[in-house]
Amino acid sequence: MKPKVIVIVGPTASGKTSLSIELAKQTNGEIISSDSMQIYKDMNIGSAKPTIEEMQGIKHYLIDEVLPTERFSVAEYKKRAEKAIEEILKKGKTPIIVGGTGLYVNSLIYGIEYEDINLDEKYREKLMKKAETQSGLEELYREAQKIDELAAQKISPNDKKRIIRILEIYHSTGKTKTMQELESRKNEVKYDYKIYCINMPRDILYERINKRVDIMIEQGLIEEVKSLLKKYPSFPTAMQAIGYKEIVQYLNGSWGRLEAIDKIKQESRRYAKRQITWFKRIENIKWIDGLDKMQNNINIILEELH
RNA sequence: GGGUAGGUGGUCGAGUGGUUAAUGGCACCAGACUGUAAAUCUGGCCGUGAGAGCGUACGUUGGUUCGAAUCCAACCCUACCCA
Repeated sequence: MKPKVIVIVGPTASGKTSLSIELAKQTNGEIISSDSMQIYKDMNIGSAKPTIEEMQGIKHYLIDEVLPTERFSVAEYKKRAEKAIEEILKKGKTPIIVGGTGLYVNSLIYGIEYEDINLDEKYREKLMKKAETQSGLEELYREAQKIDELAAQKISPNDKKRIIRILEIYHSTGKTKTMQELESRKNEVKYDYKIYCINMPRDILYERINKRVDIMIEQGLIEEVKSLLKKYPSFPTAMQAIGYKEIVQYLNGSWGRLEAIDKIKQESRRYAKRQITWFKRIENIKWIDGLDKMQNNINIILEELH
């Protein structure tokens, strides 16, 4: 029998953190984050990272793992997360995956294998530059079609990142994306994932998001961004984070303070919507009501654990 | 009180007699998603209908015209300037 692993997902501000910590306490569990931004050091307030007090002594993995100057990836995430799962299981404890990054969650629950390849940054830059013009992008798309007709068909001719990816994979492995994806799903999934998504009516969720952004500002998000900018020279991916990029706009004078704050709220709401769309597609996912009493939800999860 | 500019769909903003339910952007809704993913991309978006269509819409009322968001008149409102 495969070991059970609990997975808690849900849109931002749905209450994943508090539920998961309480759950960990009741199941002798430890938490593995599946959040693409909480993994970065020094990005605390804006990524809604749990504080030491909030953690209540529950061990958390994959939080504060990498510097904002580093480039992170799903492949790297998958590797580290599985290592953490093993470590927790070895202790006889329950692994609990918690986070809102659907891509990262999928890498685990579908057991996707990523081969070891290095990113050719120069090549990517070259492609990115070319993709800046409409004609350049069209040309890249045509190249992608030649290499991997099927993969190109599935994406839009405007989808820069995915067009580049098709070319990149071929460039560094000689394989097509389609081929690589087929190989990535060969192995059987090693764990028995029990997946739950916290949800609630959209309007209530949006209110919670708005309120949380205000709290982040009160807690000093602006200061946090300032010191980040001072401390690190570059941010290959970390500055994509909602709440950070907007404050940067404010600090460099492009936006007013209120404008930036409203933008953070709006982007967060839109993000939550995309997250929900993602989670709807996960088969075997169980939806739990974020407005219900926490203990009721925990009981639902506990029941399935035995 | 006088002058000027203007009032367009949830919002911003094009459109100045017919091919206009009305370009765009944004919001919103729905969707996609395998190495940057809090990223990137796609579709829908007045109502009704499966659809052709029908109904209702460009401040209000009335007029000109075969035909008006577009022209005219009066009125209401907004912004700025003068008093």
